[in-house]
Amino acid sequence: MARGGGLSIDSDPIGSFFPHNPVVLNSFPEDDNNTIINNNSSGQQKWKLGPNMDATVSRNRSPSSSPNNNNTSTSTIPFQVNLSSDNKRPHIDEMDFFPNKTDDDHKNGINNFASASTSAPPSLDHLLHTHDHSSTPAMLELKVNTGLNLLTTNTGSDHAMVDDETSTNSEEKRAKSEMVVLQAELERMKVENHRLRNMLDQVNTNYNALQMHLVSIMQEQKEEEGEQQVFDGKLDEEKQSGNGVLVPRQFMDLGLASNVDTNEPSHSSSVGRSQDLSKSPINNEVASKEFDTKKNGSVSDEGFDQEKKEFGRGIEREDSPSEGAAATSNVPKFSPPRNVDQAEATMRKARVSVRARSEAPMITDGCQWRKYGQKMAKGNPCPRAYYRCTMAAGCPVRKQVQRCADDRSILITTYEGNHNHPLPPAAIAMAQTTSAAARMLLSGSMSSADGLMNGNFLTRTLLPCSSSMATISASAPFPTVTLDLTQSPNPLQFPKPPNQFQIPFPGVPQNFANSSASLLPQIFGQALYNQSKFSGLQMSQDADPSQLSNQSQRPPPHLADTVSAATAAIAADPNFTAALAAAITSIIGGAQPNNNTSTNNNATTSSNTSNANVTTSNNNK
DNA sequence: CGCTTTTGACCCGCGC
DNA sequence: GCGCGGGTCAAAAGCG
Repeated sequence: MARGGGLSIDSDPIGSFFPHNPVVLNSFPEDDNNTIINNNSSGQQKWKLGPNMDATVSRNRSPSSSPNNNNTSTSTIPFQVNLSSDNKRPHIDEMDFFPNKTDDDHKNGINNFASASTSAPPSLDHLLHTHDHSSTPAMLELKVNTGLNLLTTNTGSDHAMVDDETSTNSEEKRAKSEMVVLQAELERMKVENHRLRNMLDQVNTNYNALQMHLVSIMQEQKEEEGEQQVFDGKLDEEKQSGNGVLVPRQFMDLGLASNVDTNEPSHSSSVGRSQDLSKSPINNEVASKEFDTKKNGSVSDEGFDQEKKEFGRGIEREDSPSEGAAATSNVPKFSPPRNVDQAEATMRKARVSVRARSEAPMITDGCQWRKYGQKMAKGNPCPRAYYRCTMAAGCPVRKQVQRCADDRSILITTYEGNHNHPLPPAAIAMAQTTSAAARMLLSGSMSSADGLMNGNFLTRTLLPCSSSMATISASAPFPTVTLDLTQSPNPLQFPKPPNQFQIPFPGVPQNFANSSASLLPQIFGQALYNQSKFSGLQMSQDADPSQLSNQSQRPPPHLADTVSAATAAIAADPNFTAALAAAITSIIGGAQPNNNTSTNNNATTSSNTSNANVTTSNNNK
């Protein structure tokens, strides 16, 4: 093959990222429904979709129930979706996981459910907000069908008794009554939506207040410890408890984990640390505590330097002076101990792998990526493509894209690192998901026992009914959280759909899965992120893009696990979950097939995500 | 002309 | 020490 020239795709089963050459979907001339056809010279990539899509759709359906039957059930999350849009199957370039649209998208007239709130990140608040705008045909269809089914039961017998001459009038009356019922239902849902939003706002307010309070306490305690350590250099935990501030192990681990962001100035000079203190006091708290506890006075940033060299050279240049200052600092309490470096290395290696069924060559995560390599990986006939984030110079985030060897319709995207720059709204959700997942994973990576515990914790809290899906993989070279969005719902495994966060989407066609599946990681990521940073409910705060950018750039204080149990309870709360389900229902119902094209040249996605599984593989070397 | 992709070469860690 | 595999680099070349 000729070298260079970005369109040589003959041997690229992954599907290279062709920003200006949208992938087109064609029919299926052969039986191998996973074959990727790269035989066109125009740079377009043709994928076989139909058999796979149909199989997936049918697999997601209850084998003994029609969509209407599903729709009559209120105990599941049945989505009566518009199946008539297959002819409008969008072109696929990337699988759009987080289809938050930018203003450009609005200007382009992109019709997307997420476009209702362009500046808001994906959150429950966002979803609920979108709900207000979701009086789309699909959603109405959902409601209409529900109403019909409800009414048909009663009116059917009535209809059988009336005379044929009066049937027309009867039907009209029935239609009117249905309309009234539907309108009432719509109003009721609006009120409920409003109520939920108000609840969210209130919880957000409470959370913010609590966060501020905790941060101030942490700072005060930090100062006190600093004074004490100068003299005796030792701090026992009873003293901390005496101050009414518990610093559990989770805090320590998460704080360390947050340093995966190579732009995090936690290894810089004391000045930088003091600046950082206001935003991430826990890290310093942890660092100083660990230092004091273990009396590890060694100052070794070499490992960290090496990590940053590997991750981003621009950052290395920027941080090197401050690191040098740190290395020669006379304030040992701020110097990261050796185990902190180990944690850094571990965190850097932490990965979040997203498995999704997608015909697109790459999922849309809102970031801009540049391919810098491609290799054939052992055991997989599909090459592995390496991308790095190009939204900011020196951004350490990289991702690998590879198709699953067993099922090439599954796209495996593995993220590594945290962004060191503000993220566009469309990228926040994925960044949150990956960073939070990595953080949570590594929060238990310090010990195998914790790893197992946290693996269960992750799934137990996030996916209350899916803990059985969480496995500890020994094959992964790095601690990896796998978000499996490909598996079909197992009715035996999920006996109580309304009470679980794992949400099957029966009968969601490919084009609708485009939007509905996109919601999953959105919600999933939001939940995961919120789990990680405690609130699970700070949606409106998240709705501020600038804050989100800051958050992504500098992870917030990890209040997460102090109240993780509470969060888990919230997540497991049927009411909360029902609210989520309602929001999702509205979104799914309101989702429109779209031909969206995001600002980073990402086109429509298509995924038959049916649920989200979490697999943690914690195989520290 | 600048950006991007391609792809062979290179580096590094690990196991034997 | 050697080979293997994963990951990265960077020159070459295409595209808009």
